[in-house]
Amino acid sequence: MKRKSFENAECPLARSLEAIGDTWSVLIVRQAFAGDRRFGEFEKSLGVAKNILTVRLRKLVALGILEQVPVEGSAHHEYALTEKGRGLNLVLMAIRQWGEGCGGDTPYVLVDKRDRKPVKPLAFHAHDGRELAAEDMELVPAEEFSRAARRK
Amino acid sequence: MKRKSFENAECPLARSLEAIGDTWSVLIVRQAFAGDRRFGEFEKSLGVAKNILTVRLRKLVALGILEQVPVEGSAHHEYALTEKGRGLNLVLMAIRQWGEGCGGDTPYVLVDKRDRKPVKPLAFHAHDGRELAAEDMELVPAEEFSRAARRK
DNA sequence: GGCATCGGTTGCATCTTGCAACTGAAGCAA
DNA sequence: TTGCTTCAGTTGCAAGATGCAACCGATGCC
Repeated sequence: MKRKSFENAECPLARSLEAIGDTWSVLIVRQAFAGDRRFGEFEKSLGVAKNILTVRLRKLVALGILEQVPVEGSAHHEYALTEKGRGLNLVLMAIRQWGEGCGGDTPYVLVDKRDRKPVKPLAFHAHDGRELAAEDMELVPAEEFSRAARRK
Repeated sequence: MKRKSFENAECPLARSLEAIGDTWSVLIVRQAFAGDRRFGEFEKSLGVAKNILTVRLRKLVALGILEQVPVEGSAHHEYALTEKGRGLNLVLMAIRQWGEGCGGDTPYVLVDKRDRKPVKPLAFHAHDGRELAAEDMELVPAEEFSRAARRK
């Protein structure tokens, strides 16, 4: 049977999974951040089958995560991250951070380009800057929140 | 052919995708955060087929993201997030935040339980607290970083 | 022109996914 | 106790997804 689709789910998480709930798509985006731009580069760096890569690249382009850009002086084109695609950096890093947290080695460190010092681990912060744990937060429906905000 | 496995990949991102590079697994974890604990609860809230759910739950338990806990006074058991599983909160929220950023409505708001104010969006921060954009950071091999750190 | 490379397409074989039907163990009501 | 229902799966099947290898046409390059 056809795989279930969540592109019209009300939950933004489920909708996003339509785009990145697929291993190859995530790895393609990772490689795009790493500098890959050509079909052949993705193929070689990921070891992915050409047909799969074709389908994934098209999907990522259709979703506005990658875009095809013509290469001057060549009939071939390249794939570049869009603004939306670059927004996935945070997601990728969050996953990486989680993966490092649970055992395994830490082969890479994310550093500040300016002073070469490691970047702070991702964490939630309240409006006043306090760091928040998962138990300190709650996901509330938007309309309920705006009602509460109006009441005060 | 069998799906390619990345459980032994050197990249923590790729390894993590082995666990969460699957739509149902992510949604199951989401529901676990939302309070689902029983097989039937996950089935109903997600509309997932029983056989798929069985396999996913077993995988998540094997990976140490969920654990089966016996229910006193009953022969049935429940599934609960482990410490490792709760660590996925940040990842899920990062994905949600990205999904909200790119069009679509924003049905939920993450609020601080203490003062009911919305939590700041996730972002990277340098060691001194400055907020960092993706372009301000770089992923460097750990040994190269420690070499650079030693040099200074 | 001749040959290699790039960027795919096509054809299988095998896995995975989804639905539905079935099962066996609890739980419960009369 | 019997019968009915719910829970938590298991099994069988149809169809879609994935992976490999072979093929192909349009560049690129000597």
